[in-house]
Order: sequence, then structure tokens, then C-alpha cells
Amino acid sequence: MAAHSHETESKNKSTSNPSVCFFCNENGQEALHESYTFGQDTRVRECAVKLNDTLLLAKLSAGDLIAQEAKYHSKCLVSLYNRASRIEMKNDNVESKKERQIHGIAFSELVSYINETRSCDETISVYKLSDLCKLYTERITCLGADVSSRVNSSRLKDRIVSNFPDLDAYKQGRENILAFKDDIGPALKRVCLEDFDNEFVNISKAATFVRKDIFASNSEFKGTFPKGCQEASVPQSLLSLISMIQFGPNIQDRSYSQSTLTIAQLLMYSCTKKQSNRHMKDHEPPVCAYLGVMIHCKTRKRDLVDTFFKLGLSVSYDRVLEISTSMANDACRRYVQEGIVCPTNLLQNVFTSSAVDNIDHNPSSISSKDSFHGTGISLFQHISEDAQGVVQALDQSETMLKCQSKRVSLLPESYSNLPPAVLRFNEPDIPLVEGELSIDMFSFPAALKGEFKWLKHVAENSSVRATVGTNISWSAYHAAVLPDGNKLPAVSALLPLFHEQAKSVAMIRHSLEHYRSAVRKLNPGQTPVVAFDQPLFTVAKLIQWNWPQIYGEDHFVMMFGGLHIEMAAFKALGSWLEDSGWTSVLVNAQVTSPGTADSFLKASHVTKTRRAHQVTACTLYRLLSNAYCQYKDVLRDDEVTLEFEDWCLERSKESPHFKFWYTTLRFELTVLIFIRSIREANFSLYIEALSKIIPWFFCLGSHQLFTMATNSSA
DNA sequence: GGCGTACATTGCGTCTGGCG
DNA sequence: CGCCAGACGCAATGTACGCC
Repeated sequence: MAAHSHETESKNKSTSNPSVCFFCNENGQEALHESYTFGQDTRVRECAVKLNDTLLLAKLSAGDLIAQEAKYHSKCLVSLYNRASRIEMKNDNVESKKERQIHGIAFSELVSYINETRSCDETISVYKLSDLCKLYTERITCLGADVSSRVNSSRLKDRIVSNFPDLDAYKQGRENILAFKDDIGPALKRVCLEDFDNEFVNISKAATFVRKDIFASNSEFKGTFPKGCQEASVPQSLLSLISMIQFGPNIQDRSYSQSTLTIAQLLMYSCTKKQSNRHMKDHEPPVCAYLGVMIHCKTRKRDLVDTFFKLGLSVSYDRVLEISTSMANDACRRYVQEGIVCPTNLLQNVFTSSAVDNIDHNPSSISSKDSFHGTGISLFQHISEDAQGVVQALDQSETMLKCQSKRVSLLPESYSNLPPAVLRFNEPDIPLVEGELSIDMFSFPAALKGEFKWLKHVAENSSVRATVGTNISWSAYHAAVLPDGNKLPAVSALLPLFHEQAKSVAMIRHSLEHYRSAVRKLNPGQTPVVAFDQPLFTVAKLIQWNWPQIYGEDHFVMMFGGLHIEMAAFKALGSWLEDSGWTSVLVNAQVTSPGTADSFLKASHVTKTRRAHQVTACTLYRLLSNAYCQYKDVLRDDEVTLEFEDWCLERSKESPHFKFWYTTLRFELTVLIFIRSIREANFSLYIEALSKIIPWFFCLGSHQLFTMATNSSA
């Protein structure tokens, strides 16, 4: 292909002394040429490698062509080049179709460029072939084609001239110049008058070119940020230009960095037709909309959004409000259409549970006039590897309806209107539990072993300074042990809040109703599961027993919330440890102050209490294992060594003191397992741990809790 | 007189409809 | 699409009043 161009480069010269051709080893009829240039040598070597011609490679290994004073037939050389290029063609035949397409696009753009600049009076309508060639090559690179083989300029010239019949090619030295016949006169005159800066013309040409692309493309914000929206929102030429400015023209990979995308979008946003600061609504790239909405969402500060807007980084505050209103309207419209209030981030075909709680917002302690006692309903979805869930099918066509008013439309009346309800019986018939409550201890023993492993891990590692990677703390250890598949985060959503206080029959009934319709939509066939705190749980249970046909125990599962069970368990543990000297131990060991230690007994601060019990468990285990080691040391040879657990049981029989603290350790670990079962969303472990804890509620006087917890485990 | 409570005032910022 | 004025909301401060 490019063979002839090289042919002309190397000055051919017939030699006087007849010898043989380097390639065909014959003298032949034709004239022999001598090799003069290093370029030729390298090219021949490349071809030899490509063709895998061992004979030729062996000859070449003796030295370069010039040093060997090699002579050749031009036919032989050309045939070598052609064979090599054929191989090359075969290699990228798949790509060639795409390449040809890209060449076509680039050429058509070149033609339109010539047309445009010709009609424009400001620019000169004389084109250097080399410039056009450069532009063409650049455009091809932009479009992602390979330009390792040079663009053939004379062929390009022929193509251009055939497109423009009145375009003439002139030769001036080595430079080819193209000009329209009619324009020659004015062009020459202008050249004579102006000594313009060539580079600046190039810049302005590039700017005009990219600007045209910017105005041709459309990037209206549609309310969502789909994948790849940043690339899609800006023209390819703009991205290439910025990328070239940032990193130089030779970039290897075709993906753009975020900074390139951002700059391109900002440019796109601030391009205006006239000299004004008015933005166009159909030129609103994702980054600008995102920045504005994000800042407003996180800080709620008008000033910040305004500042960003004035700096040309984000959309205006007005626009942010408009976007948020139309998004809210969009959601409301969908809710009204479906008759179900179900947030769009929830997935379908995933187990969905919910929690109902009261919201107390009491900003001023002086008067509770402005305080807010509302109700919040949250939905939770537990995704795992085998239940990934599907995104809800939404009609994207109608999203972001143009709304004139900035007022948010209303939620469906079925949601916002609270139907009144009162209990029919204050002491309803409580249905008996059918069948017997049997719980197989399926995973609890393994979990207990896991806890002991943690204790052992702590005992082994706590003496040395903790390095990165040794997870001492209870939660970090178990998180590290957990297989990766179980670490997917849950999806959660909050339904619109209610002004009504939660602790009323009407409100609870209403929330049950709406949660149920959401579950029917998201995961049909699933039994609804709702978690409550203590006061609400009572109301929910009463509702369940008053209307067994609608909310009966076979229709709904009411759960006592995990946090409250945990608190109750710690309280039980507190009353178990009361007056045992546990608090004074904590104070003497300078773990806490006396006041805080006392608060652990009542579990008023859950996190602190949990931590205190974790520390206690570690210490107890350490004392235990020390004692066990001593026991093994003094053991006589003829006695049977007891296993750790058996030894513990044996010791418990002998010493009440030992039994007390061993029981404490077991209880603490059980509570920790319970907490872990919630965190790992392990339902069978939850049931088992709860059934282990419930007897404690019974023993330690908290009768109400006993009933509630039993209810929620049944 | 000190303290606690209820209500009014003030300053600042956001929301909203309307205008150019 | 951008800007503006008035409405509205919130929190801090000021003031009046009753009780011990």
C-alpha cells in the first residue's frame, strides 16, 4: 500500500558493477538498485519478521543493508512489501469494516468542514493538503480507529477533489494546496494583507468544529443518572479535544477519566449561543444537575448552591427546586396510579420486612408546642447471593413531567387519610398456639463454638500490640470470618411520614395495611413481617387478636424489634449480675467510672453495655483457660484428662462460685450470638438464640418481656 | 429576689408565585 | 430561564407574669 511512497523516498540509482539481487539472488534483466537509507533497512526487517521469512532474516542478521552494500530489483522489494501488507490485512480483517466506516464518517465531516468554512467569510478558503490530512487523521483517532498506517495524502486529495468539482489542487514546492477557483483572488489578497498566526487559526478551527458538535447534541436531564450517562451527554469530539489537552494527543486507551468527563460537561453546560449567562435547558449535563441536587440534599443551603451556580459548576437553585419538585411529583403520580405507596429503590422478589416506630422530634425543651410526634414506616430487604432481586419495572417514558407549578402534588388519599379505628374488645380472645413449640438446635452449637474461637483469638492476640489485620473486637472478628457472599448490604426505604402519633389503633392498622400492599406488589405470596418496639407491639397484638380474619396470626407476623430484645436481655443480665461485684470490678480495673458501671446493669446505653459485656466475656475466658491450664499441670499421669467443656461442667458441680461466673459467660455469649444473628440476617440462629434467652426473662422477673419475646419467637 | 414558664420580637434563611 | 418580593419557618433573644 504504502510501498510506492517509500520507493520514491529512497533515491534509486543503478549500479555500475553487476551483482546479484539481495532478495532473489539473481541478476536478471532489470536494473539493480543500491540501498541507501536506514528507513528502508528497518522496513525490510519488519516485513521479514511479519512474513516469518527465515532465509531473509538470516541474511539480514549479517548487518544492515547499507553496510552489506545490498543491491536489489525494485520489483522484488515491492513484492516483499506487498506480501507483508497482505498479511497485515488478514490480521485485522474483522476490524476493517468498522475502520472503513470510521474513515467514511471522518471524510464526510471533512467535506462538511470545507463546505462550512467556505461559506464563512471570516476564514480563508484555501486549504493545505497536509492540514486537511492532519484533521482527517485526528478525526479518525477521535473515533477510535487505528492510524498506525499513515493516511495516504494523495489519495485523500483525489477523494476531496472528486467531491468538489470546482476545487483545484495547486502544487507549491512540497506543499499541496487546495482552493476553490472563485476564491483564489480574494484568498491571495488576504494572504498578502494579513500575516496571521497559523496556530491560532488552527485553534479557532478546532473550536468552531467542536462548538458545532456541542450545539448539535442534546443532553437534557431526565431525572435519573443511568450508567454511562456522562459519556453520552457530551459529543465525542469535545471529549477527545479535552483529553488531548489534558494528557497529550497520544492516549492509548479509549476510556476517559472522570476529570475529562467533568470538564467536558461543564463546557457543554456553559456554551451559549450568544454572549449571555442564560443556560439552555437541553444542555444540562449530568454532572451539573448532580452537583446542585447533591449539595442541596446534603446541606440544604441555598447559598452553597448559588455559589456553585455562579462559578458555573452546577445548575441554579431554582432549577434544583424544580428538579426536586418534579421528582416528588413523579413519585406521587406513580403512587396514585398504582394506589400503592412503594418507593422505587426497593427490589422485586426479595423478602421484605418492615418496622413501625414513632418519631419524636422535640427541638425546644421549653415548650413542646413545636414538637412533632409522628409515625415512620420503614421497609427492609435482605438480599443474598441466591436472592438478588429485580429492579421494579417502571414506565420510564413519562418520567420528569414538565410541571409549571413548584408545588408538590399530594400523596394518594388512601395513604394520607387515616381511617378511624377502635378496638372491638379490650380483652380479646387470645388464640392458643396450635402444635407444640419445638426448636431444633441446628446452628446454635456451631455459633457458640464461633464465639469461643473469638475468645481464644482475643486471648492469643491481646498481649501483643494489635497490628493491622488482627481483628480483636467482637464485631470486626465475626465480620472478617463471615464468607463474602453474605456481606451484601440490605436495601431499605422509608415511606412518607405521618403526622399522627404511632401509639393508636388506627395508625398501626393503617401502617399494616400499607405495608401489606407494598409486599403484595414486591414479593407476592410472602407473609408480611413487622417489627415494633414495646408499646407499639402491644397495640399490634391487640389488633391482631381483635381482627383475626384480616390481621390474624396466620396473616401477619408481629415481631418484637431486635434492639428492644437486646436491651431486655442486657437488663436481665444486669439483674443477674447485680450485687455480684461486677460493677466494682469494672471500676477498679479502670474500665469505666462508677456511674457508667451502674448504668450497665440497667442497659440504658446499649452500645456501651454491649461493649462492657464483651470485655467481661474476654476476661472470664482468660481466667477460665488459666485455671484449666493449672488443672492440667497438676494432673497425675494415671488420671484421665478432661476436655475443656467437661472440666467446666465438673467444676460447676463442685463450686457455686465457679458455676455463677461460668453461667454468666454462657449467658453473655448467648446474647452476643443473638445480636450476631440479627446482624447476619440468620433467621434460624435468631430463633435458637432467642429460645435460649427467653427462660432468663422468665427467671429474672420481667414477665411482660417473657410473654412478648415468646410471642415474637413463636 | 430567684426561678420557671409563656408569649412576643427579631434576624436570618427558605419557599413560592409571578414577572420580564 | 433567571430574578424578585412577600410569605413562611425556625431559632435565639427579650419580656411579662406567677410562684416560692
